[in-house]
Amino acid sequence: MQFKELDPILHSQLRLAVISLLISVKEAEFTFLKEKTNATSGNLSVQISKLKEAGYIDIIKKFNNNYPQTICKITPTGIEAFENYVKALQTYMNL
Amino acid sequence: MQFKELDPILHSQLRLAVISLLISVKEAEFTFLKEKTNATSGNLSVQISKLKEAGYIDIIKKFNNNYPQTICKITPTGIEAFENYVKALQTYMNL
DNA sequence: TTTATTTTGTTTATATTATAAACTACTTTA
DNA sequence: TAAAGTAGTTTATAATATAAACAAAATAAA
Repeated sequence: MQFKELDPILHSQLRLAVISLLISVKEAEFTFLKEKTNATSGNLSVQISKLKEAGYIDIIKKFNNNYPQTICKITPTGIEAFENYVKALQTYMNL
Repeated sequence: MQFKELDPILHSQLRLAVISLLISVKEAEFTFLKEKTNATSGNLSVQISKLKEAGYIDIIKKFNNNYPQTICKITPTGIEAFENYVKALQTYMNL
């Protein structure tokens, strides 16, 4: 058996949690992600930017009740990357 | 569902690969680990030291045919940590 | 026999990453 | 209108991973 490379974009606790959430809900607000992951705003902001740069999520900025609102959606690329990451991880798991 | 913390000692591709190997073989030489993981010697040396510091493996240094030989063995603590890491990971996997 | 090469690593330096602290900009409430 | 809250971003720092350089002995080659 050979170990597969672990995508460094996803091999990060917070980014993995974000992608995991977005896989199940398809669309989520910044504040929702922040609550679910217990991340700080700064850390979450940085990590979703990296996910966007990688093309794994789209970020849509709106206003809602006069407040800025950041919405995240997973892309097909993101879904594929997550699936590959899970497969790669399994090579380490001795199942 | 809540995401579990990922043990930072194991949330590293190389250290995870080493532990994964040691779970199945119980004992392995430095050179064996190096080949199986495709790591550089320097990186492997650093990472097994960290695993030792964490109490996850024992490192035994001998001589074999006049050459130094470094042997790694997983400890019960290491086995437990690996099992917990796998369980924690599963909270991210949407199975 | 002395120079080069190989083996088996360690140590140190650098580049990358994650994270927290500080800041921005605007809104609501007192 | 001053204070506190919302929703983030930017910047600085700490931690990590990795590679490059080094070491020390063994063997092979000239």
